[in-house]
Amino acid sequence: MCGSFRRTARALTSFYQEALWPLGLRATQLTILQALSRTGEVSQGRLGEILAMDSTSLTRTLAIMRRRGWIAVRRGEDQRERLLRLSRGGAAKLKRVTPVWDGVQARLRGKLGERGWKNLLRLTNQVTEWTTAQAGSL
Amino acid sequence: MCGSFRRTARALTSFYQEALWPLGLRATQLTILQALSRTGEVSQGRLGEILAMDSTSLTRTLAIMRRRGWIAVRRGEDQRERLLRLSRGGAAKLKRVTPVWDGVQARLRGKLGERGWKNLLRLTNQVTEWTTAQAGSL
DNA sequence: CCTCTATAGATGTATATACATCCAACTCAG
DNA sequence: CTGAGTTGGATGTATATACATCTATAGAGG
Repeated sequence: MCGSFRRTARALTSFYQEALWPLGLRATQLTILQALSRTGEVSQGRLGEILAMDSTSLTRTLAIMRRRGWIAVRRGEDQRERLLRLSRGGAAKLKRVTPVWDGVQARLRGKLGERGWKNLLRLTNQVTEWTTAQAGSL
Repeated sequence: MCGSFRRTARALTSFYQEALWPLGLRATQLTILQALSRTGEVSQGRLGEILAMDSTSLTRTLAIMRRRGWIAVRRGEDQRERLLRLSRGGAAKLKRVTPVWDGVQARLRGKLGERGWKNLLRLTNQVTEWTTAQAGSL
């Protein structure tokens, strides 16, 4: 199952990314833009939880995105925290990229059908939640 | 969907890998051992197709696994090809690791239930096949 | 046989991702 | 307030992964 998911993630990334390539944006980066757009300002640690990603791994990707002017960072009340939000440029980038992304997604969705699509989303999210909850419980 | 799959792949990898960590084996590497065990000797390019992975990306991982003595490589009749197979050590490693891996898998399978499990495998493979077939067709 | 083109991998470079470890800032017991 | 332990990220290091480009080998014509 793990191998199957990793394989599909690779195939799917390459499928979406083919359309995104000319826009100079990676799948991970778009995911982060989308997440920030939904949540508003969040700490790096919290963003890591949302994405089920090690928060220190985010440090590198966020550095890239900051260099490109897509996200803004400031210290929180707790001075250890980094609070992240979309910058104006990031919001613009997201707006420009979204239709392209949605177009690719629609093709896949059409292929899978509504039932399969929803099923798949539900099951993947269920797996994420459960495995995340199990972490460290051995 | 892409983000969802990538997120689940991370969560799932970390879930399986927690058990595998003491055995000094990564998820990708185990996947390769399993694939070679099923297929017998294959070329690097063919292995890439099977795993939906760029065959040149395999070069690096295979180098690591060769260093550890898990796989053996020889030239094919076509001198450009690299034919890969499990070495004796690789087969032994796979045998040792499999029960641990299966144990983790059984926990997840129990949680999802037979129906959800099969559904998920079927859907993910369907997505892999379709997106792979679409590659470059834009 | 010789050249042209196509293909299998190797290598360069960039991003993605994880764990271990480190530092700074926070918390809380005393 | 102060020292001990905790927590949020930053940094070091290793693997995973992709695309562009390069090299060597195949194969097709002439």
